Amino acid sequence: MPHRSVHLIPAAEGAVRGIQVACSSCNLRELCMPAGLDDHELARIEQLVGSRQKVAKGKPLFRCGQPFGALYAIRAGFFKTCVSAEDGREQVTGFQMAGEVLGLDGIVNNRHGCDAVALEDAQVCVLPFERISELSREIVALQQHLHRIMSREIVRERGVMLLLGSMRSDERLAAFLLNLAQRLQARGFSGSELLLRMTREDIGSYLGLQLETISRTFSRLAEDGLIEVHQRHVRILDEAGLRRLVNAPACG
Amino acid sequence: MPHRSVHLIPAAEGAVRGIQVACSSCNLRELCMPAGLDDHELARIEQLVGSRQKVAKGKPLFRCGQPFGALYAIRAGFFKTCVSAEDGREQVTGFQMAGEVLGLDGIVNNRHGCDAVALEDAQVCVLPFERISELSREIVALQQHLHRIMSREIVRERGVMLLLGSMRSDERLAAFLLNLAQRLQARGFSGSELLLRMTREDIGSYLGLQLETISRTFSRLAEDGLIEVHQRHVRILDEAGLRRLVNAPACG
DNA sequence: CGAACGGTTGAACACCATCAACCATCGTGG
DNA sequence: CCACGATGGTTGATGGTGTTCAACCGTTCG
Repeated sequence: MPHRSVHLIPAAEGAVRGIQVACSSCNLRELCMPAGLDDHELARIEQLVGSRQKVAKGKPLFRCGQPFGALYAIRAGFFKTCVSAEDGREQVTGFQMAGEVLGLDGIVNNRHGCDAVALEDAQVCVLPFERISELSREIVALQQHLHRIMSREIVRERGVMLLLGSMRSDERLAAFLLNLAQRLQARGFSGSELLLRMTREDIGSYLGLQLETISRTFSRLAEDGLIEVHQRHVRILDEAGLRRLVNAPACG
Repeated sequence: MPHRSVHLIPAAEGAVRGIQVACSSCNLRELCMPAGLDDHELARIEQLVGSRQKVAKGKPLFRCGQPFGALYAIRAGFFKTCVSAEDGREQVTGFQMAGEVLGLDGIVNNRHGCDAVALEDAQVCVLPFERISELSREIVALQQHLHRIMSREIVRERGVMLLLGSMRSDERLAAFLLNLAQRLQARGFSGSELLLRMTREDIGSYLGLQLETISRTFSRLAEDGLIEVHQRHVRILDEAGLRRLVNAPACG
């Protein structure tokens, strides 16, 4: 991941004011668009964006079972995705932030396979999938980009499986914090100063633990001097220490 | 899933004898090829298969970190995929059978992101990814097929996350058995008579449990009259009972 | 202000891991 | 051919980690 700083805030401000920013001048371009396009291709790709859509905090962008028609690129805000079982228990499958893509799981069955809920007021770019398919037949870079995004999601979920299958609570939470920090840093934010957008319950569901365990584990990591916790503000004091806890996969 | 019977055995026999069966006459076609192609398109798709490759039991088809160049369609045999952490612990991320595709996780980084190991003597069709990309720019059905395969893998892993995150040992094992039975049935095999190709340890790693727990849970399900177990032979006696245990996700 | 929500902490318990012994099966080589 | 070792599988005893239930605290918002 390149270390050039990507300033997220201006775009987000533009978003809430309803200003329509073209892809070519969107500062998330490096995250959700392929690199190395000529002007003509870039112009065509801008047609990709069908519309923009606001999602209020707590509201779903889409729900499990709804017909699938588009992917969504997050312009601003924070989402969680979750699946629920018949008996009501819920599993959070991921947290997504600006520049990431929602809806990939809907392609197989033409129906969304999970709920996507905004954890704060958010805005997304609607990318009609039919249009993505057409364009990616013509623009190789876009095709490649799409393939890589999907593959990346497969690899990400694989990492979560490793976490859920073989780590203990402190390792899971450490891995979660490091992942969050890394993604925020890639977007120009501090890599050690985190503001959690989700509840302890959400984190617990994601990590396969109860909310009480999350709370206790936060306290333990804080006691050990690895982090500092004040409600949803978390400061990473000893990144190396967290990393030692996790023992990340050998070939990521 | 259509219920027409797909006879797997003849192709497998052809495979071990080294007979080259064209895609158009391969009886796995419905599983790994898009439907509704005209003759011309079908002919072009046959060029997709770069070569065929045998993998002996216990040998890797590819290893984590190796350069990625192709997807692999399983013609015969049974595979497991697994990732390993630095400290040596291993997580099985899936079991794959004939008609399924291996290697999707390699696209992002141009390196394979897991190990794929044959659990019995196997044969795969090598599909150079560059060729897939080219062809899918021309043949819409193939493009769609590729997208759906990747999306399906995302959904599958999501299901495993639900399992690992919120189910108990007997629920996990029940879900595992039902899934296996359903996939075998889709290939024309019995949906109640299973021959497990993997060890208890493999199953345990996949389900996030220890091998002893797998063994005990098998015994418990057998005591309850839900299944019958003789080593690697498992017979499902009460599918509805297993299903009741699992409480499958609401909108699969 | 009070209710609702999110978060923390304590105590008891359940489930699964761990350690250990033993058994079954299979393939190999003396 | 049988003995042998290696691998895989079962079962028991014990303990640890995380769950569950519960009380309590802090913050936010109508």
